[in-house]
Formats: sequence, C-alpha cells, structure tokens
Amino acid sequence: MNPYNAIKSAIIIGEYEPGKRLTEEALAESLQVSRTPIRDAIKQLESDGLIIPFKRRGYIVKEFSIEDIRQIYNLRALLESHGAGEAALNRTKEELQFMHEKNTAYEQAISKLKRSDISTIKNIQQANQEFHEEIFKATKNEHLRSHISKVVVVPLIFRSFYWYNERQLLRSLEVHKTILKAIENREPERAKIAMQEHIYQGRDDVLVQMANPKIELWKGEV
Amino acid sequence: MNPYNAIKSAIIIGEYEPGKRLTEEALAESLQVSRTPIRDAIKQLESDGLIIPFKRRGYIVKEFSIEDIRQIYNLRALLESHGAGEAALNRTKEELQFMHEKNTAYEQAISKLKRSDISTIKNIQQANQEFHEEIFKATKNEHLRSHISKVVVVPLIFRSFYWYNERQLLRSLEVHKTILKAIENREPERAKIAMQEHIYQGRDDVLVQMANPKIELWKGEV
DNA sequence: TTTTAATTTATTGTATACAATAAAAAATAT
DNA sequence: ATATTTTTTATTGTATACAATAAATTAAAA
Repeated sequence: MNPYNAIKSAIIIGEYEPGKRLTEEALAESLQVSRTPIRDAIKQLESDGLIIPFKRRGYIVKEFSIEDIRQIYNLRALLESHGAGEAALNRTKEELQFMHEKNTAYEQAISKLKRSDISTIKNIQQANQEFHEEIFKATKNEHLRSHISKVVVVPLIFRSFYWYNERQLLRSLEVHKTILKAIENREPERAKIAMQEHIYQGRDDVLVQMANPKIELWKGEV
Repeated sequence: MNPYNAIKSAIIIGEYEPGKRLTEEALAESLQVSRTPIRDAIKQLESDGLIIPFKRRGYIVKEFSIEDIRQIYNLRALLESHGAGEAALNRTKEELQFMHEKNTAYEQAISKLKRSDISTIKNIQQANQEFHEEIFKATKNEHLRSHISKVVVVPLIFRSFYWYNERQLLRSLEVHKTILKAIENREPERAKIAMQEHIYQGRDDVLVQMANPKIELWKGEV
C-alpha cells in the first residue's frame, strides 16, 4: 500500500484520531520511506480535506464539526442527486446490470455484519461506495464523477456504517433499490429525489450519533 | 510568484498552449528552481485538471473538448446557482455592500477594455472572479466555497473574456446587477435562476466561439 | 520484412543533506 | 510580575544525487 492509502486508511478506521498531530518525519519513520513520498501523500490528503496544516508544526487530522457534516452532506445531496438524475437519462442496459450486481454485493456484505469488526465494516462501506460509483459512471460525465469523489469524505461514511444497526442498513438497502428502479424506468426526477433523500438520511443519522454518542469509535491496534 | 502560480498563469494566458508538453526538468530550468517545488506545483495543477500526465514522459497542458466545456459549465451552473440562493438567504448588509463594490470594480475594469491587451483582460477576469467569490463568502458555507473554486477552470473563463466584445461584457454586467438585486431582496429562487442563466450564457458563448473561431488565442512573448 | 528481444535514453520516483523559518523557550529589561 | 528581546529548536522547504522504469531505439531472429 502506498503512503497516501496507508495514511488515509489509518484516518478512516480511526487509528489516527481526529485532532492527532502528524509530522512528515514521524510518518516517514512509521511507513519506512523517506520524506519525499510522504510529502506527496500529505499534499493529497490536505486537498481531500482530511488533514490540515497546524501552524508550521506538522498537520492535524481534521475534526468534523456538526456544521461541517451539514455542509458536506448537503453538497453530496446536491451533486449525487443530480448524478442519479443524469444516470436515469443516460444509462445503458449493461450499466443497469452492473448497478444491480453492485447492489447485490452490498446486500451480501450487509448480511455478514458483525458489529465492531473493522474488516466487515470496511467491506460494507466499499460495496456501498461501488454501488454509488456505478451510478455516476452511467452519467458519462467525467467531470461530475471526479467532483463527486472529491465531496465524498470517506471517514465520515465509514463511521456511519460503524454506528449503523441492522435496521438502518436494511433501510439503506431498500432506498438503493428505489433508486435503481427509477434509473431502470428512466425516471430522472424520481431517481434524483430518492438519492437526495438517501443522502439526507445518512446526514441525519450521523448528526444524531454525534449529538448523542452511543458507540465509541474503535481504538487500539490494527 | 511561486511556481504554481507562474505555471498556471502561463497556461491561462495561452503561453503554454493546450497540448504543449511540460517536463519537471524544463520547468525547473525555466523558473530557476529545483525540481522539488516544481513537483509540488505539478501535483496541484494536475488536481486542478489543467495538466494531465503523458505516459510517464512529462505532462501535457489539457485541451478542453466541447464535451468538457459542457460538463464543466453545467457543474458550475449547479453549484454556483445553489451558492447564489444560499447567499440570498444568509448575506449580511456588509457582505451585500462588498458585492456592490466588487461589481463596481468589474464595471470599471470593463470600461477600460482594450481588446487583445492581456493585462486588461486579466483585470476584467480578476474583477469578475472577485464578484462571484464575494457571493459565495456570504453563504458562510466553507465547503461549498472550496468546491466551487475547484470547478472554476480559470483558463476557460479567461479565454471567454478574451473573445468577448463590449456588448457581451455589458450584458454580463447587467446580469450581475440582476443577481445582486435578488440577493439584496432576499429572493433565493430568483438569485439562483439568474446565476444559472448567467453561467449557461457563458457556456454557450464559449461553445459558439469554439465552433466558429473568430479570434485566435494570443501567441508570442509575455 | 516483420516480429521479438536487447539496449539505450528520457523522465519521474526516492533518499538525503542542508537551508529557511516560525514557534517555543530562555534571558533580559521594564 | 510583565513585557520585550534573544536564543534555541522543531519542522517544513529546497537542492541534488542516484534509483527505478517506461518508452524509444536498435539489433537479432523468424
């Protein structure tokens, strides 16, 4: 795994907790490479909004406020709902088939849920992400796609899956099916609204958990 | 000027034309710095979508197709119109005042138009950009702001000002005033739609010029 | 002559030493 | 005790040499 993915991964699973301070040298030592590739990774992570410079004394892992969550999820809602509408207009039969396959994979990942097992949750998050990405591929809009990927802050989504219970996961699966049906039927407005609602639901789940933390984020060895 | 802005600037004014090949070493030589800061700049420019890697043999300045223009401007329309709506809801009296000032500066920059004079056109583009940015500041939505800035591909906008005649510039000034009025009156829907129309107008002007190039991009020494 | 393999070359990737500098700590003055 | 200046230190910024490697070129084989 390259330095970028290694650090990102550690942030996603919470090994590097929000607020933790990172320096080039310490990261280089920990990943057994020189500072040069670490600097490349850091620049990318900064542009991703996952770390922020800390007064010329390294970086800290970004802590997301309630307002950050609102803003990020509202942006996602705007862009991803637009994407779903475009997908409903432009999808081919083959692409629809791929979406079905990705959603089936998501269903299977959910069925293997073991709470607090990092790798199970990673699988669920990954399957979910691939389903969403399949939709945006079908828009044939490369710029929209790449911008959506910049708005999607993976650590936030990972955390929401970490907190989700089975009921919540099954509900999200049902909404995926609604979105799929709308795309299948070439109903852009319905696909758009279903996707918007899906993202808002995710946003509110995160906000509720933040206001009233029932489950701590995992801590300890990888 | 740092390497990032130096290279970006050269791309914007067309000194580095679309398709031109760039290598780290040549840029380092030309800007009289080592490859290290050039590499940082290149990474940023790549993420901006202004250059693309060319089979491990340097980079080339991005050539924008008609489809690219459509996708980028449509994205801008989506995000900036949303931003204008939010600004109409959230702007303070002071922020409204700033917007007026920026638009006055835009009006003055236009009044000094001399076609084909790079620095005049740079001023117009800069003033226009500052007006738009003032609107997005008023949203108090830092994430929206930063994403809009990623969608705004400055070379495209610069080129459109390069091609614009006085009539087109005055029309764009009038639309700015419409947007301002809607923000002043706290009419989010109208601000949104006016901004959307403004961006689509810009898009179509660029598409028309691309289909039927009346004015060549500037070439020669800086 | 065309395909395949070997060699060379252009270019990015990485390590490392040193320079610049902002922040922190210590010393001095008020 | 507080404010100001000086010194030290932690950390990023930059230059440069060398390594890795994909692409281009040349040579060899079919």
